Amino acid sequence: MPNDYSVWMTKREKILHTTLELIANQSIQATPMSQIAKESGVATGTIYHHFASKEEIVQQIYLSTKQDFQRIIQSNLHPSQNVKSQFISLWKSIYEYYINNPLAFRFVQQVNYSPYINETTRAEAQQYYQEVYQFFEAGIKAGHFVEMEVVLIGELIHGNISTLVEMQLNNMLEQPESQIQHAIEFSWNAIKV
Amino acid sequence: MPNDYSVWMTKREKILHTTLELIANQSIQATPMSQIAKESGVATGTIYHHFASKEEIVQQIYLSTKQDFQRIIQSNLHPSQNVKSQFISLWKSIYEYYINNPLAFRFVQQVNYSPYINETTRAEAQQYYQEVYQFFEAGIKAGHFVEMEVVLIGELIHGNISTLVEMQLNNMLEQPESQIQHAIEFSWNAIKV
Amino acid sequence: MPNDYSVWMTKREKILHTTLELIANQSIQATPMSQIAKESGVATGTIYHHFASKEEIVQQIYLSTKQDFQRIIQSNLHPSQNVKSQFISLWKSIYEYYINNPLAFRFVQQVNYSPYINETTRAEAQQYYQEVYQFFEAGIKAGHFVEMEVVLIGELIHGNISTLVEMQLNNMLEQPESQIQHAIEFSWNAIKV
Amino acid sequence: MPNDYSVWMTKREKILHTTLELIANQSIQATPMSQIAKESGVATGTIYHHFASKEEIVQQIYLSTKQDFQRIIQSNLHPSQNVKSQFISLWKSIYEYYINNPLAFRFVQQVNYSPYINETTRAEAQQYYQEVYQFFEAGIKAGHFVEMEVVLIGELIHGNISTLVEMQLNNMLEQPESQIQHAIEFSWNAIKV
DNA sequence: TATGAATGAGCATTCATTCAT
DNA sequence: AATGAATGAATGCTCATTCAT
Repeated sequence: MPNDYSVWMTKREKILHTTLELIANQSIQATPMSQIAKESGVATGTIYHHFASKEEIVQQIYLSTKQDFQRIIQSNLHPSQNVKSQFISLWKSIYEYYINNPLAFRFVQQVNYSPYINETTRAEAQQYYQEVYQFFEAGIKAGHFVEMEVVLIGELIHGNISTLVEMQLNNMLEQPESQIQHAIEFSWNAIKV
Repeated sequence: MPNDYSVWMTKREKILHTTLELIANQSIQATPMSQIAKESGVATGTIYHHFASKEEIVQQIYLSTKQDFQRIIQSNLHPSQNVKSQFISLWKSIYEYYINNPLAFRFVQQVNYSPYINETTRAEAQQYYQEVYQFFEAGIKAGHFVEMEVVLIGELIHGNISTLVEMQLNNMLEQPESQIQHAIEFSWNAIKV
Repeated sequence: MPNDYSVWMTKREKILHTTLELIANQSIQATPMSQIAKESGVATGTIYHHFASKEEIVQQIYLSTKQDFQRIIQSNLHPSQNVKSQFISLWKSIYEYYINNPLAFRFVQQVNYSPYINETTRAEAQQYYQEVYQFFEAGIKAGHFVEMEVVLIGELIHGNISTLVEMQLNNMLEQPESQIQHAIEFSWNAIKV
Repeated sequence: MPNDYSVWMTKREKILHTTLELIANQSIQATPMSQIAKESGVATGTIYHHFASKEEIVQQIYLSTKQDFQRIIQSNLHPSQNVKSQFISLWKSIYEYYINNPLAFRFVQQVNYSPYINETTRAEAQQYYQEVYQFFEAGIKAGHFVEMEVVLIGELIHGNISTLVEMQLNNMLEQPESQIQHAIEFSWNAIKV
């Protein structure tokens, strides 16, 4: 059945929206084009009028999710604040983006290392992390953070956040607020000098 | 073509072995029963003689991988040593298990949150972590570790290790030895008091 | 991409021209309306403004090809010349028409006995052969040709020419000029008294 | 509905038989695998158990038709007879093979220059004609036939036969026996010295 | 135990045609 | 006259599973 906001969207948008939802909830392989069509309120042929293949839909969603992600990061790095505040603000904003966009989180987790995302697309997405790396680079030079490869720091911290999101979405956190604080401390202690 | 050690294994073992290999290298969905049969040197019907379904094969592999995992942990917790040594030994042994068994690592990553592993199976696997939780519990009580829920610690540390393995398997580590040391320090600093 | 002479043609002509080209080179079934539209520089809807269906386009091309064919025949029957000269001139002119219009040749070969050409259309096209039949009729009466049903003669001779064209277009003729002479002799000997 | 002799054939044979029938009567493109399955009394999957693709079925039929053809030729070249008798016997036997196997005739006509038959398959089929070429070669050397490339003779004579078969199958021959005699004379006169 | 032929629902994609603008 | 978004039935093919031997 076509979903609620459908009246406001173009068919192209409806297809993207529906596909994100379906893939996030039931995996790519369990999401046939016929279901995307039905739930988008569109004929199968119409999908192929807008996208060359299932793969292309997935890539489009992937890239626009990464763009959203970058926007979050950019608006949460405030160089005027002290380093710890910036770090916490960054950590929380990424966490909250994922929690508020669980579909995007599950979608990216699922699709990230799948053959649906080719090297080119993945590389295109990588550029969005540059600013975070610069933040860590500066922090190390200023003596705030331990000396470590910034990509390594980035992956480890991002892994911490993902762990928390995964636990939260799987209802493994009994007092979320408290445990999030603990996790932030975990990350901060891990890299602070 | 049937793989090398096939002479030594029962058909049941061949099927499990081949399936692990195929799923790790090419994903569950890209691994049809017909291919499992062919590469196991077995007829399709034979597979169904030993296993009720594709799902059951996956579950069997999942559980035996988790058992291997537990064996590693058990043989690497030496209460006589000091806490940091134990922690590092544990961290490294898990890391090395994954690096030496990349098929198992990829398999578990892929299958972990898929519909192939139902709640019952997942719960069954959880018991294998009890000893690690006890290690952290004791460490917190003795004032070595920060006060945090042990499951949270467990997931975060395990996440750190997985991040490193993932990077290593994707050739993202230029000087692996040095970066592994950094990552261990990262994990230790994150929880030490 | 729209083809070269497109500036000089009406959209209707462009569609016919493009369709002939595409069908000759890649078969009817491999020629979707969408491709005809694209290569004609026209919208799909526009095609249906000019033609009722794909079938109608094919029929139009078929009939106009047959008309061209008749024009060739008419201008190559010169009753003043002796019979053998006329025969050779006719044979060569048909051969050359096909060689110079390989698209038309391939198109007709392909479409001739297909369901795209119905009985009515085929009958309509038959009329164009009347003059050739009259030529053979007269030749038989004058004792130049063996006594045979003229339609049979017509089909056999036309078959000879088509065989040569087919061989030429498939590069099966090493010294074309010489072999064409042989083929003409073949046809002439076959019917001369 | 499954056809009549189905009880006597293996599924593989039924599929080949049905496909020949369908393609001969309605063209390859108008013959979906689903129809082949239904009329063979077999599931679609079963077809793919025996053949890799639609193309492979077509190729198998093509090759076995060509083999039948060769068998006919071999059993109708009797070097002890005089040349004209041999020629007529050959001509008639090919003609009769086509008339008695109209499905094979239509099938080959349709498939011969289609992309379903690749160069390799076509070349494989060519070898079957060697004996005919030898017959013409010998006839030329002995002064019975005009000097012409044997492949050219072969194609032209075969074209004559095909023309007759085509006319017969399309009910264009009013007194078939008489016209066949005429056509044989046509072919003989065309090459005799 | 073991085999592998057989099944048929399901999938991604195509394409002639329609129709609102 | 012209456009091109939209349609949906149809296609070739896949694959987990069954079952007679």
